[in-house]
Amino acid sequence: MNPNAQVSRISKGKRTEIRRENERVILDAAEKVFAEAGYGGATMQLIADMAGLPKANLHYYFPTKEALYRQVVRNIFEIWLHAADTFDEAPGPVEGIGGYIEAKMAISRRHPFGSKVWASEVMHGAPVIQDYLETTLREWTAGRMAVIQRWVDEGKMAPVDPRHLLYMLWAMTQHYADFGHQIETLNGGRPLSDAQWREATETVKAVILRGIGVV
Amino acid sequence: MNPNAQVSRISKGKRTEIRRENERVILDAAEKVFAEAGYGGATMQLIADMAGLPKANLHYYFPTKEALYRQVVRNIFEIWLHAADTFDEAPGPVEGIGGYIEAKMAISRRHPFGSKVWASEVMHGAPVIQDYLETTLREWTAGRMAVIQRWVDEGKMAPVDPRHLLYMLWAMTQHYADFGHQIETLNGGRPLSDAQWREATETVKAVILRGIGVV
DNA sequence: CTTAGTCTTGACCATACGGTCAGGAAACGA
DNA sequence: TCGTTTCCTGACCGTATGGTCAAGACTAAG
Repeated sequence: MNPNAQVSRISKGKRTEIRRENERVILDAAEKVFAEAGYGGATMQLIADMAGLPKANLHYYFPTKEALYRQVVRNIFEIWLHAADTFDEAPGPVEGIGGYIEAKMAISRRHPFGSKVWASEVMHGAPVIQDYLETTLREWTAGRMAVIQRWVDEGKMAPVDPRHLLYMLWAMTQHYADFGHQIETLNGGRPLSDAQWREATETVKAVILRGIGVV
Repeated sequence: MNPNAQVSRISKGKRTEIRRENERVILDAAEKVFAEAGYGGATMQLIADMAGLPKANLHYYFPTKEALYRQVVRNIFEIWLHAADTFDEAPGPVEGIGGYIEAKMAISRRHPFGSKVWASEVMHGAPVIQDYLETTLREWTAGRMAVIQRWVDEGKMAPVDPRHLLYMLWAMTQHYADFGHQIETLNGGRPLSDAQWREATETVKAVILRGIGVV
């Protein structure tokens, strides 16, 4: 193999590659630090250390702490939204809601920091993403509520208030990320194993699906 | 009436009364500020302003910010624990779990700030109350799990994993406090009315009780 | 009234934080 | 090769924060 061969990844020049990579490293570090210390408790120095970059370099890519934070929150919001594709294509509540629970539990496991940042943001009154709550999230919620209501009207599930059912789904699935430390402590200080995650997901699915009158 | 009569409230001297009252005012203000800004984002000056006292006076009653925070978290933990008295005296899951849901929903409505402080503390790795998690909470959890398991063994409810059922209960009820801002935004910017709180509580109860095979 | 103990508070201090900047290094295009 | 743009970073700055302190005001007991 030719050692001078171009790297396999498509790179539009080293400049853009460096920028992309550094922004990614910074965002990853920021997500973790914001999650663990909160917005007020997080410092640019901490994020810089975790990213392995000098602090001034962070300000080169993100002008202010708030701008960096905004980007972190936006990224999480995107993941959140795309998690519910299962909802739309499902023929009924068993596949739709069951699949949604599985998807959100998977996200809680894979992106616990993001979930915590989101929770913090909302708990503090959503100073950064209030507009998103009032537009995108509101529309998204209305759409899923309509789907659930249609299932109810078609007799496919018990007549459960769609809004509060959605809140219950959010609460339970995100709990495993946001309160992961508590769950871990109650698990003898060890993170949940693969089997325990499956058990958690199955329990939530079983109780909810039975609770809305399917299965 | 004698204008010089002793005030009705039992007061062991004005000194103790002043101390008690000031500590209460400070703790109330601190709970709110810690909930809204997080530990790192909260400042002693903010708490002082909200309490209507000079900052130096706060340090007279609570030596450090961390000591004040500790006391706030401890107070919430106490409320948390006593919420489950319904659990022990109940003859079965309908009264036990149904009553627990009602009690925790009531707490979420009455103490939203406390719930948020607790959530923040746990999300940040429980730096202050880790010992409580490992002792008191662990024992408490084991006790309730035993009760639920007994109900399962007696055939009073479906065979649901007690641990994850408890997590589900915590998640759903606390969600209404911790994510109250999001719920309020999705409610047209208005807080939930009495009727809406009742509706939320009833929906949660209905889904869970049906979900564990009672009713 | 006197004295001792408790409460109050403005002024102050050391530190840590977010953010700036100038100047050098590296990549790029011609 | 050379000029231009992008990237990098140590040193620096103004501000805000947690915490201290000393001096005074108030309460209580003898």
